[in-house]
Amino acid sequence: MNKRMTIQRQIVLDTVKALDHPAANSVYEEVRMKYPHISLGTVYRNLTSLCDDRELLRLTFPNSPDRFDPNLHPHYHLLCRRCGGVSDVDMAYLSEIDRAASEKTGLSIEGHMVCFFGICGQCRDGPDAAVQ
Amino acid sequence: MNKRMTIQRQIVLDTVKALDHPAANSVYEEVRMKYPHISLGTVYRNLTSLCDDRELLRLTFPNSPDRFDPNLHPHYHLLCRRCGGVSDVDMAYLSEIDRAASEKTGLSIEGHMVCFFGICGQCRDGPDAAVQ
DNA sequence: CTCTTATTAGTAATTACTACTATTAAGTAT
DNA sequence: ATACTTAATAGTAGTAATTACTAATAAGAG
Repeated sequence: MNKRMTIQRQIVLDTVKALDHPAANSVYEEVRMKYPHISLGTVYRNLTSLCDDRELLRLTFPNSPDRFDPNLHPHYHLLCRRCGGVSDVDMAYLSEIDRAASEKTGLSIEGHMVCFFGICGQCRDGPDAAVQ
Repeated sequence: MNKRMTIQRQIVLDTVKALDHPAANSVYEEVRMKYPHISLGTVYRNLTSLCDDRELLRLTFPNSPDRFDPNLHPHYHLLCRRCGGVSDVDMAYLSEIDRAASEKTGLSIEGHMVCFFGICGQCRDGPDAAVQ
């Protein structure tokens, strides 16, 4: 039951690191540039495996396929309503709210995620910035 | 382009209110009890339309179909890792973090969502509560 | 009561992802 | 090095959630 370091697994990991919060399909497209006969299933399987092994984080957003993030440090994201892209939000992690919510509600809360909605820097400063 | 109040739309709305954060499929199953020949597409279309008209909120969670919530008051949710269900988390809304994150990052942040992970009350207190 | 067209039921298609299976190759043991 | 075990792959098929299409229906205005 030992895990094997395959070329495919390494390329998938490197590609997630090279891209910016890519979805599985973007990883697949990019990987195929260097390794054309890779299978889409192999990309999905390795992404899931890398998440299981805590080498990647899986990010879920409304109306969007899952994204993958090599930054394991707890942090939050912005989903851009114009381009649909994901950016890091560099603010302090709200490490106290799990305990606060647990105590307030009596529920067993183990973690949380925050997703911000708005316009990303690229869209705000880009060529069509005036188009709101 | 006026909107029409159809029986289907009314039943879909009533059913979301009667259930607890249902997914589209649960709404469909429940609606069919009273209105057997309704189409799944009609349920999906009305759910989306009701969200567009601010009569419902659409909730997105990792590894889970979208849920619908008639409670329009801003609030947070817990996704139970045991049963997969969604519960309300009755804690204060963090209305200040949008502005805080905007100022810190310079991004245009318009809103946010928080999803807590853990074990819901029913699972913790239920018959299999001891199973971790 | 008629007319316009939004909405529906039913079906087909799409998107994102998972499962299956024969073949390949990673890593261990000879 | 070479053989061996089996995890992982490529390729394909299948599934879940959701959207799109179209002829028929019915909501609501006139």
